[in-house]
Amino acid sequence: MHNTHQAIDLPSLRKQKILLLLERDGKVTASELVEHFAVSQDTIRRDLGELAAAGLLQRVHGGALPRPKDTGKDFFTRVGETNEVKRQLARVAAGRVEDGQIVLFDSGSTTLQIAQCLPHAVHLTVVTPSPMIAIALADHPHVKVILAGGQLNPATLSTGGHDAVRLIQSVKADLLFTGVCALHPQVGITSLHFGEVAVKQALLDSASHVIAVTTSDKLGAVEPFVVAPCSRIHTLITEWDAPDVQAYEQLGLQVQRVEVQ
Amino acid sequence: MHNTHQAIDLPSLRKQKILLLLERDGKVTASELVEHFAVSQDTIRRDLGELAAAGLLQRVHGGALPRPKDTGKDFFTRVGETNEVKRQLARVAAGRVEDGQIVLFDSGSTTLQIAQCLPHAVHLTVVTPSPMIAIALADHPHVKVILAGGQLNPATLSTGGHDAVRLIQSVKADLLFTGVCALHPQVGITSLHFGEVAVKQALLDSASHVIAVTTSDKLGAVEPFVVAPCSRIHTLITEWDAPDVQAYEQLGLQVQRVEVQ
DNA sequence: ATTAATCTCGCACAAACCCGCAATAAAGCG
DNA sequence: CGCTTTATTGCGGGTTTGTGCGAGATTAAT
Repeated sequence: MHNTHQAIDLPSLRKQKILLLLERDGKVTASELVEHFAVSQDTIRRDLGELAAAGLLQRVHGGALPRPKDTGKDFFTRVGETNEVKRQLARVAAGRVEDGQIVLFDSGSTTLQIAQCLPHAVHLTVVTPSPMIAIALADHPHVKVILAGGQLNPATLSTGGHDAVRLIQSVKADLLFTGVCALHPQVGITSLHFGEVAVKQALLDSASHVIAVTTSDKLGAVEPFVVAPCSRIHTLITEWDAPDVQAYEQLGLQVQRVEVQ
Repeated sequence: MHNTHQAIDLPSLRKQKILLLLERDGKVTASELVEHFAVSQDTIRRDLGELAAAGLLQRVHGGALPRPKDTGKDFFTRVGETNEVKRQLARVAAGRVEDGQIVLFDSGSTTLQIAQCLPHAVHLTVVTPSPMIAIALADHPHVKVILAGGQLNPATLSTGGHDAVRLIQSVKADLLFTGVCALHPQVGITSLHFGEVAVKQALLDSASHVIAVTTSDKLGAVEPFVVAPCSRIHTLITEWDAPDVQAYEQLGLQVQRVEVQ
């Protein structure tokens, strides 16, 4: 289908679409936009200029490039305590999703970061017990959010109980993102909260691929309640300087170490 | 059949149709509306201006775009945006709860305010389809929060669907707080979103006492989808200068008007 | 260095906008 | 019934915004 010569009568809508094209393709050229919207070069240049002035993109000769800081103004700036390390890991993890997948999100600050790093172009169905993540993804244009119900655990901000487990069990997901708070080669995944265990186990059971994301300080730690052995994790995304990585690789995990700037 | 040049006499009806057109097409232009309704440009401009002032759409040069989804708005900054009137009403409503009760909270900015005004001393069990309210009450020392699961409606930030309805139906609550967005003596409670209707009806069915809280501008308004007749509301808390209060009292509602200073 | 594409700047025109005013009609009231 | 009040609408101003055009400067590539 030909999108060229598409009639746009609202200037602000045109600018909005320019941003969408930029997000989809990673770059836009002025001449390409001129043909696409059937307007003069000056109009496109003015649009790009204003968008750049608003800080929504970076202007370059011949077109524009995305502004990498884009997703930074999202919700929960009060959770801005999250350091740059977690953010980097989350960005890498978010790149693992593929269009059309059904994805589980465990609760946690790390997984919340992943949700906020999801590309705006991808179409997903997300199932999560975390109201935080549900809200964070509510404005995503192409993500359908399904929230597991049940009693809310104030400490973890995650729902639990029989209802939540049953809903998660009724899902056959392609992917699970979990941010383990303690991972030990022999003991496995452990948690500080007993109420979380059942939900986490249900999440692990319902996903055909499990991605755990964690900072290196959580590796080798042990908490009171055991969730599952390490072998249930397929991919572990962690920092470059993570210790004892071989122990996990020998258990069959694919370990991806991320270079933090 | 030709829709063009159709005669529209009720201004409010025309504004409703503008909203429907906007929802259908994702945009409306002023000139297009002028032709569609056969009125002058000024009339359309006034309509769009009032709709924008009411927050129902975003006004742009040449027409209007759908209300920008609450992107970038932090959870707590949004709370700060609510005016003092709503806060006063919420404070009054929050005083209605009694220790040990099971309370339902509908979704909405007004009910969120009520949740935040709850006295810290009271012991409650709260059931709600709104993740926002769930999070807001998570740090309350004596409130047990149960969140209804299901698909999240991005516009209302409320879960819906069969799961949510079933969980709500399984509760026998003492109290329901609902912030109606449109209440009309004859038409009853109406909503802008079809997906909300089933959940709202389930909430009404599960509570033995219903308290509706609304600013006076919502009284007399009508939205496309009917939820229930006014008689389902037991107590209506609204502003002092609310119009047509007798109409609601004659229907058996207890109306509490709050003096806003 | 030369060429072509792109950018900047000023200008003109049309469309859209804002404001105040008057005409019309519906609703309220003595 | 007649009057006022209010709401809605259309019209004429003057203003702002968006757009396209052309001249000259700048940039990137041959």
